[in-house]
Amino acid sequence: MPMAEMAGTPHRRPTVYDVATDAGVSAMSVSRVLNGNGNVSSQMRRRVMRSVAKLGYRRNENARSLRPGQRSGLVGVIITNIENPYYAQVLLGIEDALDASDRRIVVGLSHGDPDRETRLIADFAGRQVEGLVLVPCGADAAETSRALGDLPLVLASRAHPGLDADTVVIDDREGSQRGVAALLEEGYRRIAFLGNDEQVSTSQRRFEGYQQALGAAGIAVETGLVRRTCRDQQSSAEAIRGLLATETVDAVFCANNQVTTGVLPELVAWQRRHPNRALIPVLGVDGFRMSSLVEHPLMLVEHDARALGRSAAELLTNRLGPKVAESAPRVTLTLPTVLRQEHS
Amino acid sequence: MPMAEMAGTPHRRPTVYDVATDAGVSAMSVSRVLNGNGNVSSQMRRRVMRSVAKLGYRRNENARSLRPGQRSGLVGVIITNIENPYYAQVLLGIEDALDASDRRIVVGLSHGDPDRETRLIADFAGRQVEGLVLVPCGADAAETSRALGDLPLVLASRAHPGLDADTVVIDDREGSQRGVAALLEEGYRRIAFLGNDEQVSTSQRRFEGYQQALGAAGIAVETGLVRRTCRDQQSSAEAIRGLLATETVDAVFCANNQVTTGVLPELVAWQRRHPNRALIPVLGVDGFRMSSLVEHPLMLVEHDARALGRSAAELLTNRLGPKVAESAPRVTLTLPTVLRQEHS
DNA sequence: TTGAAAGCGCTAACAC
DNA sequence: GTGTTAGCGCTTTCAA
Repeated sequence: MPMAEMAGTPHRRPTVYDVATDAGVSAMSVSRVLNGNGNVSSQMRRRVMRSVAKLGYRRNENARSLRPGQRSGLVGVIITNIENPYYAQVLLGIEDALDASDRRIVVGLSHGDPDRETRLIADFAGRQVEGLVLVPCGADAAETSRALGDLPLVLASRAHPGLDADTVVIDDREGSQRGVAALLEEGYRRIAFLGNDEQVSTSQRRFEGYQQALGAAGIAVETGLVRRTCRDQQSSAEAIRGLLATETVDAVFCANNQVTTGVLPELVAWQRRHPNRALIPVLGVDGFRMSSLVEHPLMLVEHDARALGRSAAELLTNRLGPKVAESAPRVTLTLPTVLRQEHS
Repeated sequence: MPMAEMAGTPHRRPTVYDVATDAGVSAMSVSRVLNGNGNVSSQMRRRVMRSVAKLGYRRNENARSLRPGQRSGLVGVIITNIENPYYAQVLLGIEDALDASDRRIVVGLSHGDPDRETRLIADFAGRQVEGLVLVPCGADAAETSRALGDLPLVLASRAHPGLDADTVVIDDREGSQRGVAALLEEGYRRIAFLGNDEQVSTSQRRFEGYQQALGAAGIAVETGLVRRTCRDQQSSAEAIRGLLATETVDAVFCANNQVTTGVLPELVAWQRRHPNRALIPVLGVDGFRMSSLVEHPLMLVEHDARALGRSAAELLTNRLGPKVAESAPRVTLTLPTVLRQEHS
């Protein structure tokens, strides 16, 4: 049984010196054994390991990373909202990729609050994270840079023009365009857009895809059919209610899965109340669990959130590695989307 | 512009000493100003803060926590699978509660692998986390204890009999019982159980609820109707396929949302292929997004995953606080469930 | 191959 | 109110 568990022992965890004393060697030898690099006799190794096990010793990674040149093995990840399974997937991908270099993740949730985001960045920097993966929520670039200092940064899912950082995004403009074009081909004309405001770059790109598809079909964007107030499921539900009450709608384009999942129940309920109106199909960006159970016409612009997280983490570890100069040109990865007819 | 950003500056972050030199004071004064406790003249405060801003100084939390008695401000959270929105909610609750004491989260995903869980615990301990919230996945209690050392532990969602730790669980045995009883009252007799094996305590309790409800109705558990091989959506889908192929089933009890979401599409598809069979209602434990869109008879035993996370974190911060003795008796919180008819 | 000393950044304890 | 000293746990010199 490790000493630490013995009753009455005062609460001080064993240090290299405790191990050294117990093994009758120097602290330095303990360090060498534990790191596996230096030349150590196999006999020394055995003695030290025995004491390590006996005392229940564990290296203090914080003290270790105090020495210059030592890595903390910690990476900060700031996402907006983990409730959204999309970001959970991103996190999963990040974890996946970082595990390869044996780094751990400190998570922060900005909840979409730029001030909170900035505070988290500063906090993480103080905790000596080696770098940061950020899903930005619209904080001022200058403030973000200040909080970052010299921390390597990778932006995931959303770009930020003002920030000089590696970025992974999906080609949602193109995906949106293809999706809307598909609706147009099926004969739908009055296609509504439901999304977040222009600040959110993803929403903006998806709106552009919408515009371009309409433009290519010679249709002007009708402002009455555009609602850019959808911040979550709640506001999306309100938006579709308002839309259905005031406009004639042929089809609905939902710019993200929060919007889709907010809109669908409302829309389905509305159609039940108006059984002789034609079905209003939904085009959504991002998949969601159980989408296959939806009985309403639904088409999805999907992509691999996990791969996005993985790519972001890989960009970061590259940047952290010895090979890439800190000043190497920034990279932007654009991942493709897939259009899928979920239900028709 | 902070010095650190100036071109050509060698990459050493400013320390208290740099700030002290710049401000013409001692390092101790800088420390005092930054901590806000000690008596410092307002003039000193101003001078220091000016230099801090000028140099872009940020306290090194790792070095700080090296001093005895200083907290690292880090809490480890190990969950099995973040893809499951249920655990994402738990994490959200934990983050919520920890934010109040300005602590951050290091996350680890065990992916249901006990060895990995043990390694993560040891890793986190080495990183000086103050405590741990763990969703255990069945690792040996002795090994877990060894890895933990003297780290305060809170178990969330699943109990672990061998571990001496505060625990938050939900009353899923009782909830399951009520749910199954409700099915029995509606006249269903051959009710299948789909869940994980006995190792997983939640699954076990839910199975007990199933047993008790059947027992109270004078019905014996039929082993042919019990499948305890459901580890994820995939295996759950396989289980229901096998069940439908070999048994007559009146209703299905799914012991968690992975099972429910794995079973539902299969079941719905099967019923479409057998239109003259009676509808087989599903009773599931845990809610899931979009459940309201399911058109299949569905009843859910739900609870507040976020509250569970919050409670777990609160138990931990209590244990960490100065008020509670380390040896204070362990607490087990049992949160209630709600039975909800989602679709009939 | 092993050990001794020095220092990473910070702050508690003790001067003044 | 402010400064000096020492040491938290570890590892990089450098010496043996």
